[in-house]
Amino acid sequence: MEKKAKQRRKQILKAAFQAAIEKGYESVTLQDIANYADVSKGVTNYYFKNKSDVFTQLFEWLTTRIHEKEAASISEHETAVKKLEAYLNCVFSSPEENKNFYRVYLDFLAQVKNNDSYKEINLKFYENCWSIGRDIIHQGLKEGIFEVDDVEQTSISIRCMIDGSLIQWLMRDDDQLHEYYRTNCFESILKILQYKK
Amino acid sequence: MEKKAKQRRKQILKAAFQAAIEKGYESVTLQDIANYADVSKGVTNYYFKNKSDVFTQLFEWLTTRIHEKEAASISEHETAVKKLEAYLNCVFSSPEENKNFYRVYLDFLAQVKNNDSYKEINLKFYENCWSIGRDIIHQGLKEGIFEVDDVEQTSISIRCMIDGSLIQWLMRDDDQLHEYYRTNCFESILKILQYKK
DNA sequence: CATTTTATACTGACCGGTCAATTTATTTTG
DNA sequence: CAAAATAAATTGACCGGTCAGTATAAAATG
Repeated sequence: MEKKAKQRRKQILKAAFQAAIEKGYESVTLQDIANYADVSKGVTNYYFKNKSDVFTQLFEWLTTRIHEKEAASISEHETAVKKLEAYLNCVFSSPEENKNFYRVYLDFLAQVKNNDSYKEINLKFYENCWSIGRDIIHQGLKEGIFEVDDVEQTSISIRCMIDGSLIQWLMRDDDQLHEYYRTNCFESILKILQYKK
Repeated sequence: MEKKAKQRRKQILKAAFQAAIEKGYESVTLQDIANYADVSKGVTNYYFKNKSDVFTQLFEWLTTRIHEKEAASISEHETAVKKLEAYLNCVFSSPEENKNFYRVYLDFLAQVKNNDSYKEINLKFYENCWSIGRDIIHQGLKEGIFEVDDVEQTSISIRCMIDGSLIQWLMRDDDQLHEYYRTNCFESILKILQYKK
């Protein structure tokens, strides 16, 4: 009963995500969500307060899932450079998966200014990102391979570099450049960390 | 005659910009544009093919204007570091002006995936940005203060850093952080350029 | 059979674009 | 140069269509 409801909710969230990928956030209708979820139109309003409630929960779900994935991947490695590499391999997963997540994420970002819930969710996501950055920096400092004045500031810079790279790659919309932007991002971050072998 | 038409078009573009600042790209209606321009609803369709034509021209106008401003500001300085500083002072002008332009710009970016004209306009904008980066790098190399392997790649990284910083600042929506993100961006770029006094 | 869940039909609000009518500007003409 | 004719610009009512949300009916569940 309760379990089935949870399942339905996830099914609808996934449908909303798929619809957003293919139609773009703003033009997704309740009918689209129903179609992608293979249910009738009324169902969405039965399980969610309204459309914006669906998207708020979708945004939260997506950012949480991404962070968990990244954190898990990083914890599998020991050295700072390996961790950073794992981080970027998550962020730049595959061109397809990447495009899907990041296009929708960008749609959400564009809405942050009109929606305080989105703002809050994104801030939480940022904090998670910065935390990953900090961990990598601390590890590198312990290894004596990074030279960093201000850990907080540098972890912010890392995320700036990542977001900027992803957006630029996305806007150029060329799968071939995916690898290029990943390594470029990697090398630039190493310079920001003043990495020396 | 022809001049008056041009004036009207600009008036409508400005109104559309103002409407987008305050209401967000997607929710701007023809009526909004008319209200902000202080004309009646039919006027926009008289001077533009349709609504999307208005926004395409607005996007082009905004990005061109920004680049001209930046290029002009940079050419006023001689040394690489001064040029970079001038560049970032343009990019991070004032919190208010910044927010207005960049919020609307972000709206456009989110639409790029659905609109090839936007994609093309943004690519042109990127090329202008990279060109500014290249100029600064070449100047710094001539001065012997930067250490850069690949000029192209580095100019791309500079723009990544700038876009990432602006977006993160925008999302945190705290005017006090404006200065912080500017200097952080500046220092990170200097590290990417491996600047040494 | 009562409660929960799903399907369908409906409503009212809103929006982009059109267009006939009107106003304003420009040109022609006697 | 003034009146008439023409062209350009502006207005706002209106139409077709879409969509979120609701109401109601039907079906499934237990």
